[in-house]
Amino acid sequence: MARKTGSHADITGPRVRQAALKLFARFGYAAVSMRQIAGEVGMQAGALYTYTSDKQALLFDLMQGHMQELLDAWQGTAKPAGALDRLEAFVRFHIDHHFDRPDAVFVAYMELRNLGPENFARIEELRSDYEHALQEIIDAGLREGAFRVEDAKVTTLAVIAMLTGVNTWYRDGGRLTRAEIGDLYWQMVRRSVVAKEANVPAE
Amino acid sequence: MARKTGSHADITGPRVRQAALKLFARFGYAAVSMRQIAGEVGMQAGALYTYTSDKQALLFDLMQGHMQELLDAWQGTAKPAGALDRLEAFVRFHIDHHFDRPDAVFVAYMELRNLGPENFARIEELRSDYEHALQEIIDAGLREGAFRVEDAKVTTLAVIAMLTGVNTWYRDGGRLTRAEIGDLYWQMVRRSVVAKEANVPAE
DNA sequence: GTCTATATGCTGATAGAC
DNA sequence: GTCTATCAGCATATAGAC
Repeated sequence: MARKTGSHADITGPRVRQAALKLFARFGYAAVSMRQIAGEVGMQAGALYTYTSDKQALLFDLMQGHMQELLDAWQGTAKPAGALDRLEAFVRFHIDHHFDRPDAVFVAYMELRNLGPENFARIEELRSDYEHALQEIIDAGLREGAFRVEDAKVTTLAVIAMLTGVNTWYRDGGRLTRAEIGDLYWQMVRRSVVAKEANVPAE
Repeated sequence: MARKTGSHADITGPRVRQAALKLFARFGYAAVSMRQIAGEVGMQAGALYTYTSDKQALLFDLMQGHMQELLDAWQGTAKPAGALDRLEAFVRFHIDHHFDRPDAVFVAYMELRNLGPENFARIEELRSDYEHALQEIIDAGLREGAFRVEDAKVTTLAVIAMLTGVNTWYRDGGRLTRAEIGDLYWQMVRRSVVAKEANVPAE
């Protein structure tokens, strides 16, 4: 705290993004003004342009950062050998990761239509990469004979939609713990793709 | 066509709502101006206020109309006696109904945060009624011993999230027919809630 | 029922002082 | 790096002519 002004770029930039994320999630990108974001940080609107070229870039950076973090986090997760175990790892990873960033998940999902064409294409590419990670697990399970799935692509999208849905209702301090919710979703996913009940160990 | 002006209230009102629905779905409520809506209908912005008290009421009417139509349509659907058959009826009804109204589904889902507190509460009430319809089927299946479900509430929300997800990827003329997609989702739902494989007839 | 005209206020973004 | 001041434009909603 040697200086009272200047050289706060390292922390002010993240604070701007954090404020924008919070407000975009709450009220929507189009409904939030640059003045609101500045007010949330405690600065004037003009100063925001030191940290972002414009409002659109702010949204894109948030969404791209979220998707990249999601992909990196999954890549950094231990992958068991069998497809069934790998599917379980994916389900639990997805739910835990989404529990921890409800605002980013919400914005990445709801504000796609507010991206320019190029930015939209980039985010869709990252989203497709993530879906592909799940589909590869399902394909592997089919090759192993562990899964019984009629359409791997539809199953992939259905599972992700189901899992991401937890964020619409989960609140901290609710009836169920995170671990319990993870167990419930994993059971539903497992039963819908596993080939035979005999393959499923008792819980 | 006896008159060139006047007495078109019966058709102009619906046209305004249809234009608003289309634009809200495409660009979002906050990003769409009354001028845009008027332009889509082919009138001036001021004339819209003959059909709606303000922009918020236009959004609320669309969302309430959608939710009410959804509930009425489900109530008007034949209900088989057994819980398993009733669940199948629900799954196929939900997918078919949502296929036919992608814009309304999208708006009812994405624009909740743009409703005022009272309007929001009303829409949430209708949504809760719909979720309850599914939960009653799951509860019945548990009583009959046909289902194996650890948490009826979470299962209800998970199934609805999974089913509603079709609208994010389905496009007319795609790889799969609507009937095929209905079959795929019904298999996934059935396997995740049914008590024993023995209860499931071969397809 | 629809038009034109208008009120009142907010928008994103920039310029230049400090 | 942040401020104040400002530009040019668009927002919702209303008033009154036809």
